[in-house]
Order: sequence, then structure tokens, then C-alpha cells
Amino acid sequence: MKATINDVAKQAGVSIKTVSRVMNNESSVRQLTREKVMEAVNALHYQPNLAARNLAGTKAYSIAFIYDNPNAYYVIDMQNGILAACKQQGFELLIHPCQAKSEHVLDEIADMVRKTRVAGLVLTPPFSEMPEFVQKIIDLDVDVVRIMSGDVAPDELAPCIMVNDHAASVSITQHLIDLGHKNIAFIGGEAAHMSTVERLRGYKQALTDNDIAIDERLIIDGEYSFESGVHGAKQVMSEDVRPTAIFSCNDEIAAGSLFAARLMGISIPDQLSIAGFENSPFSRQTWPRLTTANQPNQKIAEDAANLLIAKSRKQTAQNSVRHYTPQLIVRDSTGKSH
Amino acid sequence: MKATINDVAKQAGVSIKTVSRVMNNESSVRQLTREKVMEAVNALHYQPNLAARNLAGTKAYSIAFIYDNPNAYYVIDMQNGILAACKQQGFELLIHPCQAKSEHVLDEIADMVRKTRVAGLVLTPPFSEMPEFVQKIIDLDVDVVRIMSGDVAPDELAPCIMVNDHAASVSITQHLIDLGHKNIAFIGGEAAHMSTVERLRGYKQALTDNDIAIDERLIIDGEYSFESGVHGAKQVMSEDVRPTAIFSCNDEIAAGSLFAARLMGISIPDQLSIAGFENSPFSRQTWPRLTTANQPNQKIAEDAANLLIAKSRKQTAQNSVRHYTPQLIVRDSTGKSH
DNA sequence: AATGAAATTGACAGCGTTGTCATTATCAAA
DNA sequence: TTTGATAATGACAACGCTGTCAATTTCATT
Repeated sequence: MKATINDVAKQAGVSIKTVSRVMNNESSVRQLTREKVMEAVNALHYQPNLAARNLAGTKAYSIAFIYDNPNAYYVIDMQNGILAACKQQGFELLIHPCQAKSEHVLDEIADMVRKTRVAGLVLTPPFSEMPEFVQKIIDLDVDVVRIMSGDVAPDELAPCIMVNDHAASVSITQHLIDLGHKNIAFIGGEAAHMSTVERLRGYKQALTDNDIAIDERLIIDGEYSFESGVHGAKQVMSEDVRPTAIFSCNDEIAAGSLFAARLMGISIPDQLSIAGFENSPFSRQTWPRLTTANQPNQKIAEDAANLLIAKSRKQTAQNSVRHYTPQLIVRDSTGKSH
Repeated sequence: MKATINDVAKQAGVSIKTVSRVMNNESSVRQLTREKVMEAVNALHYQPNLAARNLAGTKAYSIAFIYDNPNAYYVIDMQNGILAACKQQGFELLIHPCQAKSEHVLDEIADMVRKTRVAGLVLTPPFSEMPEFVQKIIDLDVDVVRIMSGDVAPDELAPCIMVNDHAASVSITQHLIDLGHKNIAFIGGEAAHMSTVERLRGYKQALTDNDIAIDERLIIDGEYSFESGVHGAKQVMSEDVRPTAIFSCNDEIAAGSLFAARLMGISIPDQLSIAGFENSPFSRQTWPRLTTANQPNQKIAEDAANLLIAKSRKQTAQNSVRHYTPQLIVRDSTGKSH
């Protein structure tokens, strides 16, 4: 049923090694020979056995995706991006959700690496933002690419894909300011996440740039969840200085804020503007639809995977850095301040 | 860095075959020997090389997940379920999103199978509901488990996990009827999906059981999407016989219906009750929160994966069938008919 | 202590590739 | 035509494990 390289070699009248050369796109094969081989390959539906390749060779044929994130949209986007790169390059993808808090994370990853030879790991927050963790992974002798928040790479440990949350956050806040808002609240995600830190920094920067005083009472700590958005909005809307706009740190929080506003009989965007962040599908499925910033997760992940694959092929040690800035998308949840 | 079976054998003072026996939990190893070996295994952090195992042995150490579904919550749930089973059994998971409409689906899957030896494939709709497709996969000599809608398995091709959408749909419709509704609309998903068919069948059955006439004008074809829900609700609410309740075929459609109702100034649930199906996270994140039926996707997927793993281990040909019935969850989007 | 069956262990080949190195073909220049 | 350099090809040994089958040990019985 499954053809082996031997079958192909016989059928094409060449040695196994020549078939191997063709399958690996090596240059030193005559055009004629190459065609003969490909003909046999197609006729027999030959696919090189991955296990044998892994065992015999030194190249890798798969990459792993490490994450700890409850956000389905985020994970799926990332995954699809990585898969796109994998498909194009003939790689397989291994999925590894982990508990960042667990003491065994590193052991788990180490075990996985010991048994499966991967071209490298795609790390997302919070893993990508833990330098000691990244270092330990590298000590395992695996390549790594980090997707993280920031405008400059924090170190030279490994290639980075930087998401400029700061700049995007300035855009959103500026958008609210342009609509005439002065009392703008900020509902954050987990304070330990760089994305929260960076978005908060952007928010403050925009206020400062426009000579608006920063009011700490309008800045709420939270988590990246709907519930947290409900909670945060309730809290902030019962402050003495009632805000006329809320910048929620992601779309889920924004959806929660929307929910809370509804509970409190506050109409959006007439009495209160709400902005999210991420442009996840449901930012289009709330009522009203959310103003947000588009974070191109799929592209980012594809980029990351390609970086890893390229690095594994070229054996280059160069740590490239890529940059992405989420773009403002104005929808119906933000309006003029009255 | 990476310890091999040889290293362990030396350290433990036994042959590699004995180490192999221990790693595979074979019975004919003396307790003392087993302990010696395990000690060495732990000391060296030995993990059997997957590639070598695949190449040398006849067992499989991974399973594949085939799907074509734009619903992130669904995919993630399924995936997490499969991963849970995999983790427990030391299996790896290969993810394969496919375009059901593409002519190359089968070739893609065939290629994957030719190069990677898997214990089997987990098929979800629409793949699981295409008998010829399933047959062709089986002809490839791969095991398969199907997750699909229905109350009885349609054939003996492969093990099935049946989701009783019919019964669940009866519950939901009955719930609406119990609230006093008589004009109940039904907004369907893709007509080709068995889940749509089954849910429609349940809806009709409940009406019939309660001597309520079926009004075809209240039955709308659609897709499993938010937009389709918006569309369907607008359409059905402009009929002569305005319904007092809408049963949307899944939560996304229900969210869309909610959105449309809001656009039309219809208050939920006072003027209109809306029910969804699936209990996806955002059924809790709409306003008001959706009455729905809980489809335990994660459990279902875990079950499927375990079936596959067990089958691959025991070489048993028995095609087991499992059943799940989604349970009604009453929230705030449905209320008494006035 | 001797016997034999059952339990335990090991030697060795082979899984389907790739890496290394040797061999053969090719072709421009002498 | 011969030569030498280079391009193409092939032979063969790994890679790290499991399957097969043979060898050894164990232990209850004689």
C-alpha cells in the first residue's frame, strides 16, 4: 500500500540515494534523472516516511506551538497561521497547551523535545515574556521564536515578533479624545502581561500628549475575560468622576463592559463609548459592534513559523526581529462625547 | 544531551530489549528489574524516540484531527478534548483543517497518512457525514471515528459518537412551548448538515406533540453564522404571523437574531424569546444571556480519541457507538409569552 | 539433588530514510 | 585523443527502537 523509497528507485531505475536527493531538492541531480524519479513518485503516490527521515537525518520536519491562553479566537488564529506556513513547507504541527503556573511545564516541554525532534517552538505570552523560561528552553538545545508585546526586542535570546501594543493603544485613545472624551477609563487585563502594560502605557501617553490629566481612579486592574469586563465597568461607572468612555484592554473585556452598561441602563455609544482591542470575531457580533484595534494574529503566527523553518534550514544563528502594529478599526461602540 | 535506550540499558545493567519492555509496560519483567530500569530512566530523563518507535514498531503514537469548521469555540473544544486523551496516553496530535469542498481533501489526507502512521482519524461534520468519504478513508487502511448528529448510527463503517440533536431540540422547543409560545420560528444552519436536519426534526416533533401546527413560513434556511442569524431574524419578524419565539440552530445564529431584534427595537425576552444551541462561551456573553442546549464537545472529542487509541492498541474490530444528548440550559433570553 | 515447565532476559535483524565517502560519467581544455 | 576537474550517482553504514526467536534463569515438583 505505502510505497517506499525503494519502490520508487526500482521503478525509476536509479539508486535509493538519488531518489532521496530528488525528494530533498538537492541540486546535483541531472534534469532528466529528476524527471524520471518524479514520474515514479507520482505514479506510486510516494511520500517520504517522516519517522525514517527524522531518525536518519538531521533536519526537522515539524514545529511545536506552546500556549496558555483561554481565548479560543486567539489560539485558533495563531494555529491557523502556523498551519499555513507548515502546509506550504510540508511541516507538521504539534500542539501543546500548557499551564504556565504549573511547575512541570518545563519538564513537559523537555520531554516532548526529547522524543520528537522539532524545528523549534513558537512561544506566545506568557511564556514568551519569561526570559528565564526562554533561556531554559534554549538550554534544551531547541530553537524558539517569541511572539510578544513591545516596540523593541528585550534581548538577544531568540528571534522575536514584536506587537506594538503601545502605538495601537495611542491610536485608540486618541480616537476617543478626538471624539471629545476627556474622562476616559481603562480596564486592564492581567497586570503581569506585557500587553496590558504596553496598552496602559499607550493610553497614558495619549492622554499626556493631549494635556489630559491621568486619573488613577479611572484605571482598573482586571483579567482578559468577559466577567472582568462586567466587573470593571460596574466599578468604574460608580466612581465620582463618571467616565464618558472606556478603553477595554481586549474585546472580551469590552463585551463585558457593554453587558454591564446594559445592566445599568447606560446606552452605547450615546452615554458611554466603549473600545476594545484585538478585533476578534465577536467584536463584530456585539450590539453595537465594537471599535477596536486589529491584531493580525494569523499573519503574525505564520511569520513566526516561517522564521523557525527558515532558521532550521539555513542553520543561521541570526535573530531576526519583526514588527506589527495593530490598526484602529472604528465601529459603532464609540461616538461623540456629549 | 538526549539519552537513548542504549544509555539506559548500560546504566541499568540490562539489555536494551528489557528497557524496551519496561517502557512498553510489558508484563514479563521482574519487579526488581523494572525498578532498576525506571531508576535509570529517571536519572537520564530518558524518553523513547518517537521516530524510532514508529519506524521499528507496529504501534501508532499519534492521532489526527480532521475538520472543516469556522467556529473557533467548537474547534478548540474538540481539540482540547482530543489533547486530554492524547496527553494521558502519551500520544501526539496532528491537526488537519481541510476544505470539504476542495477536490484535493482526500489526497491531502492520503498523503498525510502515507507519511506519518497515525492510530486513526477523528472526523467531525461534514466529513463524518459523508459515507463515501469515510469509506475512501477506510480504504486507505486507517482507522476512523466519526462524531456526528443522530440518534442511531447510520452504518457499520466505523465507530460513531452520536449527538442526539433531535432529543435536545425537542427539549428546547418544549421549553418554549411551556412558556406559552405558539408561534415559534426556526432559523436553521446549513441544510446539508445533519445537525440542522435533526434539530429541525426535533422542533417539528415537539410542535406536533403539542398539537401546534407547523407553519413553513416560520422555518428559515440559513448558515451557522452570526450574519445568517441577523438575516433570518429580520426575515421571520416581518412575516404576517410574527413569531413570539425564535429557536436558532446554534448560538451564533441566536446572537445574530439578538442583534437583529435590537436593530428592530424588539426587546428580549419581553417581546421575543430567543434560544440558541451549543452553549458556546458567548452564549453567556450576550445580552441577555442565551437559553441554549449544552453540547459537551470536549467530552465527546476525548471519548472519540480514547476510542481510537483503545482500538489501535487492542486491534479489536468492534465498532462501538456512544451517545450524547445535549441538555437544556435556561438563561435570560427566553421568557413567558404575553 | 534432579527435572521440566514457565518466567525472564538477550542477540540480532530490520524498519525507511539520510550522511559519508567512493565510484563513475561528463565535458572543456590540452 | 588524452587529461583533469567537476558533476552525477551509488554502496553502505548508521539512526534508535521493536519483533522474533533463542538462551537462560527461576521455581515448584519429584
